[in-house]
Amino acid sequence: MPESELPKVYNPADYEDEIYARAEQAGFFKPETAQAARAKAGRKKTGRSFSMVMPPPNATGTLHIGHAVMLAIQDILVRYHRMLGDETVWIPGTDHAAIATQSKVERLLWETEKKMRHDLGHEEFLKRVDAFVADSRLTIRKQIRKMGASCDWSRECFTLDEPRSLAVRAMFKKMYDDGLIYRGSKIVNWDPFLQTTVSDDELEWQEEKAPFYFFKYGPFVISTARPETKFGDKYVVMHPADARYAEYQDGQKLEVEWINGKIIATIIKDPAVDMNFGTGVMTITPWHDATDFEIAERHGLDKEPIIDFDGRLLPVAGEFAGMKIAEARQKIVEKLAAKKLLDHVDENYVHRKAVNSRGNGLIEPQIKEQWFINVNKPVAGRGGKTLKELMRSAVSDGGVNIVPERFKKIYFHWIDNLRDWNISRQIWYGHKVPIEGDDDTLDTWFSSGLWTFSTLGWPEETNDLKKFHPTSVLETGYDILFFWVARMILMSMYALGEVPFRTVYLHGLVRDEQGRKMSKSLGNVIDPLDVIAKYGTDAVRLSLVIGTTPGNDTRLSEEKIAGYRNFTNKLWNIGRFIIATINNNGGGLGMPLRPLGISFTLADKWIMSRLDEVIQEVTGAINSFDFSRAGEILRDFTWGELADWYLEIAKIEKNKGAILERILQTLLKLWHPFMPFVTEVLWREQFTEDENDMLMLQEWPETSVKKRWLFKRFFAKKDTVIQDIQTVQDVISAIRNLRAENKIEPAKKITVMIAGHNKLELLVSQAEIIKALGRVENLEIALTHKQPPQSVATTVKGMEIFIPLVGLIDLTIERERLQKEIAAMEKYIAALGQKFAQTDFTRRAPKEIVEMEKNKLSAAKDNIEKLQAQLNQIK
RNA sequence: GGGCAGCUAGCUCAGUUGGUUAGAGCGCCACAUUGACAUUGUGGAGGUCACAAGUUCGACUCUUGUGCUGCCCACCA
Repeated sequence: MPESELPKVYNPADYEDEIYARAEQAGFFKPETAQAARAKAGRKKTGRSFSMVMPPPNATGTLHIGHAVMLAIQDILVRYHRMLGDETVWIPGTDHAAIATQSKVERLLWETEKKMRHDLGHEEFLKRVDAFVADSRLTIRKQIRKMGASCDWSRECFTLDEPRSLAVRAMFKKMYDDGLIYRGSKIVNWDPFLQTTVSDDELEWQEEKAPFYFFKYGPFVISTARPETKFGDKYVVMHPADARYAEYQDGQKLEVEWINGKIIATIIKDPAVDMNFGTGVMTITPWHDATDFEIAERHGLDKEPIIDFDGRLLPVAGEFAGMKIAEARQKIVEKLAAKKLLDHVDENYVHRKAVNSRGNGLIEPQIKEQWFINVNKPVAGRGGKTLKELMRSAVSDGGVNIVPERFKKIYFHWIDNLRDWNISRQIWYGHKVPIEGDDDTLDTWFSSGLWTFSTLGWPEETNDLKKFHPTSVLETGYDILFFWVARMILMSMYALGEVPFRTVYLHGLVRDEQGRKMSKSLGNVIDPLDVIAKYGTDAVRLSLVIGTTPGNDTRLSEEKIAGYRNFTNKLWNIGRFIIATINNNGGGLGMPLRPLGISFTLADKWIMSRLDEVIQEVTGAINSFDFSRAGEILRDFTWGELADWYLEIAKIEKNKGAILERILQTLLKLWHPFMPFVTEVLWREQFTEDENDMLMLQEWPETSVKKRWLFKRFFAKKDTVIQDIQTVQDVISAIRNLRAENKIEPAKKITVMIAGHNKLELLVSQAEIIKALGRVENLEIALTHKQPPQSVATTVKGMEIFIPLVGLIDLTIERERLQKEIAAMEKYIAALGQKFAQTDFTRRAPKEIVEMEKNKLSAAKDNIEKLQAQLNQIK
């Protein structure tokens, strides 16, 4: 017997890098080369294309486990479609992530050199950022490779590289020319810390308990959590329908005593005021509050800045001018209290403050001249639809399918609330606004919004763009739906008049085993590289895919990864065993499955039928984006059916080389998208002699039902075959159970007598298997058997099984066991009896159901009789 | 304030149109080690399917309500 050279334990580190490098160097991740290699080998081609862009990780450092999830899922799709014969491309890249990257480099600069970016100056600072980014990208590339991602590196992109910059400039110009981009002074979210504006979506709202002050303002009492903004408050607003203030007229003026003396206040009536909140009266600060800004716009009111862009009070604050907000607040309250204008304070008030999600700066709304994209202006050449309407129709018309579907609703709701998009930033790192004399940079999402087509060469009309756009699937986390997915739809619908992708698949967040977010401060972070080093890439991928559902968060523990490491090793050993068996059978490549004279056993027919079903189910599951189910089906088949049963049977029924070869080939292909490394190693070991061919280029398995000769041989009586093998398995389990319950040592040789009744023929034909797997020395199968006096017994599907154990039975144990079985059976019969007691059941339920239940009942009754008889034997 | 998701074995989760004695993995208990694999095998214990009402011959599954848990959205000064 030729000894396999494969070691007993699979060690991923021995193969992974080498396998990946081989595929990459051969160009197999490129659609052109892969297609050519497949064509040369005469493999199938669908004529379709399959394309994906990789969501570009931020160039801020390293990948986390969330990136690993997306890479695993995307690689499954890509490898599957490549094997199907689609012209498949997956474009990798990184995102310059303007704000995130700049603030990271600023922090490093401060930590290492105690310098601010202004100390370096514009040019030098950007050099530092570029160096940092270049370094990050090297790390990221390495990590993506470690995950086994079969992306086309020859097409790698960066949101800030030259071709993408060209696309950004072209898009800006196009939108500017179409009047969609305009410059305007509007209220924006200002981060005084990072000294830049940020978009609405980048705000994070944090709850905070803060004192809520009620001040006397002329005849009114107004309330605020921000006294420091109140200097310029010369408008007092109430709801037009508020009966309490009916005596006051819109536009009426009155003199009130305020922080720095008397001012003239104007009454404004506006429905934006909530009558049930506070006193129903408020003063407004249009320069520093979005709602107030809108009221002021409606009524044409004056707007005046109170706080500057560094967060200090302006001269309007009089004696408080120059103070920081936090410092001024308390002093202003004290002054108002001294002037007897403080009515009362609510110390338990909870409100929400806006912080910049990138960098945590406290947001100060300001009016500032900025660049905006108008989402409500009809677009020429797009049927007069607005950008909002274009975004909506992309999804509502079915052009873009979202998995899971419930996110459609969330998406629409977001569009409904969408305001003009502020695209200019005051940070240094990023695409410069392509307008002479303007120093602002563009929101990073402006460039990533172009990602599906800027990566394919737009604005040039490239072949890639024609062939691969719209892309097939966009796989990403649901947390990025608005930031990115929506903006890609906007850009693509506008610029190309087509959707950017056909399907959006949204995965959930990876949390720790207690459901907490992973964070460095909690110390619960699982680093993909660490666990890959420990358990192998294949195991990590499986643990991130199986047991997860789209749109839902998942919990990951190291134990789970270890579990899939075990499975990887199981598959490895299945492969070793089958390879050894094939070679022992004198087999090699493509052993014939239909030599004359070979007859196939029940087990053969069963495993081939099941394999065929598995092909169908797995393919179906992947096509419907149910990767978890696909993986589970494969795992259960591989471990629970193939390894636990068929391979054990194969040790008894010899000469299975041809079937085993076929099974292993199919199994490796099916598993390959999920675990690219271990499958590739096994494939190379047995199935290819060509150094330049790989499993990843093989054809995806198809169901064999259509092949006539296979059908006749294996599948013709599939249902019966599957039922029969189940019966045999039940008998074996029952024997094992009897042995275990009665503490019969596994090594002990026993005699087993089976009263087969209507299963007699089946049992006789499978006697060798029952003997071997049940560890039976002497098997006596007959139509009926009288129970031997000193024996243990049980029943299975109407058959009776006896194990004579002269002098060895512990009657107490055996009695208890039988009584337990009888009790369970009685309960079952009672439950069934209930059904029939309700006369409506037999009348209303479908006939086949009633028939089924009747059969169950009679089988159960038969069963209990036999058990009872067995019990009586030993009483 | 509006919306969405989850609640099934100690833990992590399956359960596709209502009819299975409700399943898997991990963990736990017992037993087994020269024959592919101890990263293994065999057997076992373990569940009022969050709660309540309703529809139905029949509900883990459908409807309504309640309770927790989490997330998203919203201009409450």
